[in-house]
Amino acid sequence: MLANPMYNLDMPARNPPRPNRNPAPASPANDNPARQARKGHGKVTMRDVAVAAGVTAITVSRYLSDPDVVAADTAARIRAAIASTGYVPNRQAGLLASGVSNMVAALLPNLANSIFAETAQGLSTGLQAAGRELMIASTNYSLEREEELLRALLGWRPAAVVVTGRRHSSAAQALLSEAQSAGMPVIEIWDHHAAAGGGPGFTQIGFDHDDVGRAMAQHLLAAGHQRLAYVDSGVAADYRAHERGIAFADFARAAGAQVVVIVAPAGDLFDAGRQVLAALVKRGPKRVTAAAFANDNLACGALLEANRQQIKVPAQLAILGFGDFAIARQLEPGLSTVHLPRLEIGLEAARSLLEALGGGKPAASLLLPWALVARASTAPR
Amino acid sequence: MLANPMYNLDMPARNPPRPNRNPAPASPANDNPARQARKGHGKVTMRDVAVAAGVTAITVSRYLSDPDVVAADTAARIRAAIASTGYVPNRQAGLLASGVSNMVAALLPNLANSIFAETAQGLSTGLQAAGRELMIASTNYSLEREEELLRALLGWRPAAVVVTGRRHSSAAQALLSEAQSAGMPVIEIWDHHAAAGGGPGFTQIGFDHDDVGRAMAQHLLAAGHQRLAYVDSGVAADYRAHERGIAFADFARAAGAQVVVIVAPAGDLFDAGRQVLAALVKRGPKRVTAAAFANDNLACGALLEANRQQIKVPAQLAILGFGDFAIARQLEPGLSTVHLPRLEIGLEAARSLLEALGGGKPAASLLLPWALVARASTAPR
DNA sequence: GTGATTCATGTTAGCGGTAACATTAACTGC
DNA sequence: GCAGTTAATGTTACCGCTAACATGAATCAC
Repeated sequence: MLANPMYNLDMPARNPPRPNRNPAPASPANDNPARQARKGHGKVTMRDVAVAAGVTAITVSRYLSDPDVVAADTAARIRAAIASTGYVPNRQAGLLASGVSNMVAALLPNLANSIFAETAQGLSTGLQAAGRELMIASTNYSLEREEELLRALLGWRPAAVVVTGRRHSSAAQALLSEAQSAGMPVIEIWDHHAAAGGGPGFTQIGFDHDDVGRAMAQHLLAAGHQRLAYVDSGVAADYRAHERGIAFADFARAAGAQVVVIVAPAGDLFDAGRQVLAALVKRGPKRVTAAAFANDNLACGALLEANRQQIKVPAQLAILGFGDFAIARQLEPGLSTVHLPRLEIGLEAARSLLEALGGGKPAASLLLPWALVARASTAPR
Repeated sequence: MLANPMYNLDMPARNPPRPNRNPAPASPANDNPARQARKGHGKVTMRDVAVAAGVTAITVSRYLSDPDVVAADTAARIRAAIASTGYVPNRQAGLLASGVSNMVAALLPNLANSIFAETAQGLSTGLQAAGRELMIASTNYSLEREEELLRALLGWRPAAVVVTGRRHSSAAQALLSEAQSAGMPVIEIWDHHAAAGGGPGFTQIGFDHDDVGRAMAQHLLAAGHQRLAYVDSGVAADYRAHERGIAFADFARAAGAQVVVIVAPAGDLFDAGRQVLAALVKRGPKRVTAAAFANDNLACGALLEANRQQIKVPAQLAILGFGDFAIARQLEPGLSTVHLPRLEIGLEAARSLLEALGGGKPAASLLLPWALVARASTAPR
């Protein structure tokens, strides 16, 4: 049933109401003058400009793609014609005719979250500098939504696609692979990790979250802690935060430490952090001495609550964040955290895809540096 | 070398790998069969799907726009053909032919700033729910950049345009007016104010910044303050923050209070707030008793610095922010501030433009509610 | 000075869809 | 039983632009 070629030959029986198809002679001729020509969409077209400048459309087209290929006086007339008509080139038509797009599609989990917002800004900045447009959509951490949106965005035939993370639905993966083999750069940001299947994979611009998780554990161990907590984000689908937690726990346990993993409640992150802190200090004898959080907002909430409850940080509880948000170094004590290349990921993704578009081959993956910033909240015991 | 006329007559030597392009009679006639047809762009087209389904392209087109208009079994075959070919409709072509876009273009000053990031998220959410795509660009508060980007985005013939604020370059204003009279909804967000020229104006979704400035002054006056400061943002082009400051100062002075206006240094906003606070307390006898800030990050910086310097808030200095960022209510004392409909502006803009697209006429402007949230940092003396 | 080359621009035929109209079989109604 | 209607699909001609090839005049080489 999938793609039945000979369909029309044996069909009639199956579909009685089916009219005869292709009544054949179709002789009525193509010179029917009665047909009403479809009118334009009411916009100034290149032809209008051409007429105003006394040339044909192709000359205007050439002028626009490279002003130097037309004679100087022709260029001047075209320039004047464009100004007087208020012409704005139709990109759809240009793309349809040439097959060359200057638009980039990006899929991010969320635009409001300060992490991805800065990446979006970096992408936007990098692309605008190259005269490219950005079409953006947020997946809300849902792989199904990602697939759906990817399909919609591919309909615009972008020059390149940027997706977040290395995990996609299998259909999305197939779409991306097909796009890449058709020459469209595909860039995965915010992750840098061997592909699951060991396949060719896409260009990755990010860092290894396992590494970060281990470094976080290492940092707390080095500060003399043996009973640790990892506080995971309430966003279940944020697999990267989850991976950091697993790497954190594995590393710490391998080193002989005890680790509890807690999932923060949903809602305001500061409040969630406060609640987690309150729960941690209530554990009494089983109390942990250090807690690592999935992001700085959770950690800040915990830190503020510790201050309020007069829990000494780091003496009674060390607190470690992730993200190095602006507030982290403003609190007292300063919040130790992981500084991330938030903006750089966007900028590098833009640079990288522009390179791939220019060079004709996929850009290399890029492992961007992050840094554990040790402040007072995790000072050694 | 570009465009060589008699090429085919003498060419062979120059470019050996070049396939013979049918040297042909070269008869001047218009039925030159030698012309090499431009090949497709290598993608699956609607025609491929049609062939696989045993119908013609128009039937596939009809199925896609409304599955019910084709016979049930035809629909099934088309569905199968789409799946087996991996067809993704080309939006450019559809738009070009029909003149109907489902894409919305948005211009925001910045995507990283938490204020606009949430608005972007709201726009994205609202549009995605209606199956529309979002093309976004950031102007970095520059009107020239806005004009430039607007021109580029209009080239994509969006269904609607969202711009930030009511001030635009005159050329941008002209482009927007023209777009609106051509039936494209134009929405200005983050502002709600009579147009300067009293002209027709665009749909505005936001609030009146003068009102907010006055309310901020009123709030501080009511708390018993007579010597006030307004701390403007370091972003010179953020005219809305500036307008709030002017309204603040005018209102307070009219009520007999003294007002100094300070411009915060550029750079990290928390640090800038700290510096401003330090400067304010150094004024000695001329010290102000209350300060209003252009945004919460500045105000939080000031509040944190006051805590560090053991300046009592609000006893020695009352602090008032703008934005109600998540951190505001977490600090001690809680930061009084102005709660803004950040997300709502995006959602309402989406709703509004969808309405305008559906109804055929511009949507009404919308004055969204904001609220001065009184916390401890401005408690009455 | 004559054929080859270059420069500037024109002509034609699409890109991949959809609007408008056309066509046919089957179904109405009386 | 036959004109009128309806349902399903087809044919044609575009949308606005650009690739490919064509053309005519000016320039060049020797």
